Amino acid sequence: MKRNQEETNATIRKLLEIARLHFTERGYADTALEDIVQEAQLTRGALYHHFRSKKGLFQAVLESVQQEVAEKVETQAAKSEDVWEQLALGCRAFVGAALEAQNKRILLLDGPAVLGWEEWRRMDEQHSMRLLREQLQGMQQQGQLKPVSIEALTHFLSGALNESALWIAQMADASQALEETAQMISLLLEGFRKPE
Amino acid sequence: MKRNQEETNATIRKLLEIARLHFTERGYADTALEDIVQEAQLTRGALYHHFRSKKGLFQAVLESVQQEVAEKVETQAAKSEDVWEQLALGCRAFVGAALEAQNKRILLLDGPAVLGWEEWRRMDEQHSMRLLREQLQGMQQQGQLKPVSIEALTHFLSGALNESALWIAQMADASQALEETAQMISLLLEGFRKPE
DNA sequence: CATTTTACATACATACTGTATGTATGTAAA
DNA sequence: TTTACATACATACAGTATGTATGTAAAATG
Repeated sequence: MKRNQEETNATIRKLLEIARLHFTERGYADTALEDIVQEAQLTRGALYHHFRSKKGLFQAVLESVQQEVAEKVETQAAKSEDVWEQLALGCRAFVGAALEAQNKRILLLDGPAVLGWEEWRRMDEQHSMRLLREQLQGMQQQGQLKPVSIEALTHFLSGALNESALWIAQMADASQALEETAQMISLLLEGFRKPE
Repeated sequence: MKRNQEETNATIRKLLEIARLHFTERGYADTALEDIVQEAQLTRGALYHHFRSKKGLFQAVLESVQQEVAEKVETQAAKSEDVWEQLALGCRAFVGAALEAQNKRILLLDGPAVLGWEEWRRMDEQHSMRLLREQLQGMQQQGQLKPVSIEALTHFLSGALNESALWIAQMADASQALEETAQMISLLLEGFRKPE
């Protein structure tokens, strides 16, 4: 029973949406494809028609989550003209976005484990990490950053932000933890600021 | 056929040893318990007698890996008297240990995903992270560190080191990447050093 | 209008975890 | 020395999950 283009897209979107909920709430390993398709009033045949495998489905979900987060980071960072403030705003936005809607599980825990670090990193590269690297590169070109390996610093900061997000997420007073982290990041960045 | 204490311990050690190899090489999800026990010339009954579940086995393996790494970090850090140098040495030792023997997969990828972040963090707490926190606390008490949340800084640094280790691990020239990171960490720590 | 393609459903093969049960052996107390 | 029980496994099986092969109805295509 062939559907038209719009119906097909709706099917895919529905599967992605429901899958995202299951992955966030139960995690990748404890999510059964059967449950997803039942909720979507479909069968596993439909799912396997649109996605190569369980991993393929997860990867598609991860991609959309990453896109969402990256957009928020970019929007927030753009609110300032000062490169240092942009960086701080971006970091803060990233941590905030990773927290909300419990994106952290897909983004930071199952992501690397399910797809493998290389694949996960490749995807992250095209979203949040790209923004971070470009920002740092720009700052160094403008002579505002001490001479340090941009690659090393990008990974270092990225990892720090990821773990910070996970830490903040489970703190009773998350907003205070976020404040402490933001303040600390400002202090840290001072170490890299090139004196005029 | 009851064995004596020593034989029993040997069985457990053998299972742990083989399991560790499988987890490092194939990852948690792609490791079949059946393969492990066959290699140990046992059956799954034996494994389930000594370990509660697949997760239980993994947790036991993770614990031993963490212990190994923590010992190396402690040994290295103790080689200096200066607290700042201790910190730098410790960071470097951690990254090095996470790399070698491909510990990274158990330690940093499957660890958090399989056991959940809270449980993983609780375990890490008692090993590498404890060292890091104590070091930072000591430094702050000695007035060598700017007034910043130790908790926030500990998590931030820990995450940064973890991601750096994963990054370095897959670089063609790992030793150079390690150098760049070490150099960057020194620079970064400057930002936190309290002026005399 | 005939044919092909698409979007699914259905049925089944395969694989793996976990559990229930059986059994031989060691140990401690009666 | 017998008895009672715990321990260390083996064996068999149940349950559940992914993935694959095949069937089918309807839209698209020529």
